[in-house]
Amino acid sequence: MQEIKLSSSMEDYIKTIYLLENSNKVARVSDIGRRLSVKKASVVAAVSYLQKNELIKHERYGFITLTEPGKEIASKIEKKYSLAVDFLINNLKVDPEKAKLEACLMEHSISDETASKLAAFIKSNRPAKISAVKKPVKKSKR
Amino acid sequence: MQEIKLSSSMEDYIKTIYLLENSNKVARVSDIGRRLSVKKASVVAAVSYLQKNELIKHERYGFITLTEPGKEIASKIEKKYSLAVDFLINNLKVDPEKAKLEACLMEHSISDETASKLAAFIKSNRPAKISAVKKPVKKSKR
DNA sequence: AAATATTGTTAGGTGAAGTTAACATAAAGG
DNA sequence: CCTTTATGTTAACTTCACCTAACAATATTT
Repeated sequence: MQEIKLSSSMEDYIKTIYLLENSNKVARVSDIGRRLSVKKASVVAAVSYLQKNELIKHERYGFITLTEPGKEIASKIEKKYSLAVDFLINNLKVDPEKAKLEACLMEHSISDETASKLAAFIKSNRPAKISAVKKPVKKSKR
Repeated sequence: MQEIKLSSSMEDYIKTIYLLENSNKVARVSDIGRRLSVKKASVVAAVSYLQKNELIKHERYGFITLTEPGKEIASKIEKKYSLAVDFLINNLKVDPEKAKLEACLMEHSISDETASKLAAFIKSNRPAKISAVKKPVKKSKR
């Protein structure tokens, strides 16, 4: 396996491509730039790096798609992000918008191992749901 | 208050100075370099930046000490680090050595607010201590 | 189809954070 | 005291991740 080590910034690019593929079917240079708030020229440089490392495919003036290894890496990062968001919101009760921003940073410092432990932790520590409207207790038949 | 926003790398420097002050009474350029595994020249650049921002005091060829604002920032970072370590080890059961390494990255992406929520969470979710040797149940006097 | 707008690329530049290498100062030992 | 060793500083260079500005290719409108 031996996945190549990406910088935070490359992780952001690959995650963004992943999200765009999953919503738009396809990722374009300017979409990526818009989402990450960077200029197209920066996207092009990143894309060329990711392509060189065979994590994406891209033909001049064409679309950008993840390769299989690229998809694997991207989905791991996405997973870390959503675990972080989940934990921050549901366990720590951080404001959802702040949680999302913070998780964007945290996603890069969570190891695969910690991610899976966090997933397990979250599952077994789900806070009890509090419904806005109290449901009447169902009476057992008698 | 309006604390200046430091990069991760500057946070590492200031935290290291804080730790050295607390163990050695004083921080020196080469100590810092050793701890962070960077060359002295890099430390000098960082020190000059932190000094410019009045977070440390440093006279040529002399010792380095944190100013009051510097101490505040440093102790917050240290606190975030140890909260992360605590959570990783005690709640997620991550291997302690790995936990420490990971917390070094995480400390930079935890907001003050989240830190205090995490502290509260940890306090109320302390896993029950499992003693290696079972203590006999203390019998109540009668 | 021509004009216009959008999108993609290239070249060249900046600042942050590191490096090496040469040199300066201070501390320690004989 | 003088020499060695450790420590601190400076200058010049590299890499990363951005940027701007000019230009090229492609899409869209009229």
